[in-house]
Amino acid sequence: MKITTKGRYALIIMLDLANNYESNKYISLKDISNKTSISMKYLEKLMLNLNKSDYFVSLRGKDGGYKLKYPPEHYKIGDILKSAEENTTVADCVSKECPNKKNCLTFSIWDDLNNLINNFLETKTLKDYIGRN
Amino acid sequence: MKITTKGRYALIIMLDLANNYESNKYISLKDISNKTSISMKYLEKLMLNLNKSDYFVSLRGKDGGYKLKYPPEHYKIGDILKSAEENTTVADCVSKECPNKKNCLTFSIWDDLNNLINNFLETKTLKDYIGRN
DNA sequence: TTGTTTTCCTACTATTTTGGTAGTATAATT
DNA sequence: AATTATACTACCAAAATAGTAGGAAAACAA
Repeated sequence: MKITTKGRYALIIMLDLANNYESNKYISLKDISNKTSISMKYLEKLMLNLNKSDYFVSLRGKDGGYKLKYPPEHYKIGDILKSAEENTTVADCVSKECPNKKNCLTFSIWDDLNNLINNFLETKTLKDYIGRN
Repeated sequence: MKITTKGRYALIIMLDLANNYESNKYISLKDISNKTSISMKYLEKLMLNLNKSDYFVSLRGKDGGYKLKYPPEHYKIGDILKSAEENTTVADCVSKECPNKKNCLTFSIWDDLNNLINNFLETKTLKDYIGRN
């Protein structure tokens, strides 16, 4: 039960942009790569997924980069993880159709746990974690 | 972010035994395999991991099998998952030593989420899910 | 108009994790 | 001795994850 680096890195990117939201400047991946020592190429790839979700305003060329399109409170942690990763539910059986749902001894466990996690991910936004750590 | 079949199956086994705790009978893997259509061989393998945690009394030969060594309330969901899977924390950075912990933008997110999940897994036991579903 | 910077996009590859099988040994019962 | 079931080791296949390579296109500066 783990968040993959894809999700973790995505949130690092998003939080970095959130921390710079007030400045209204573009932040380049080169910058983020230097700060985090995640390779440029990998950051680009992650960006590609996130960009599909209409998260950023981007600019190419010198002093270009990315900035958040909306204020930090607009971005739910859960939505970001969904954009970056694929698996958003704890156990597949909760999200997918499972013919055995009614008889499965453990369904309620995953359902309870999944609700707990979803509640966290749906209520917390980038704003809640700006300037922390 | 997902529980793997290893963990899910392990809990199915444990809950099956918990549901039969009062009867004091031995339940064979053959039985469980028939009910769940998980292969015998795979069940054996899972059992091997769980057995290390001193969970069962076992008996070989006819009418043999496994039964819980302790009453169902003794088994925390989290402990069972730890025995079956490897990854118990949401993000490695929370459990392992990470040189960047203090500066990581996202550490608090994983720490919060991890605490939430751990609280669930540490307080719920097999007893809470006996007879459900 | 040429060079530099940076995003955008596609394709590929290596590594790790997961899921599962095979085969054999050992113990208990009939 | 035969049968039933656990105990244990080793292996393999498939899927997911992590990361790289190589350009194309846009913005800007000299």
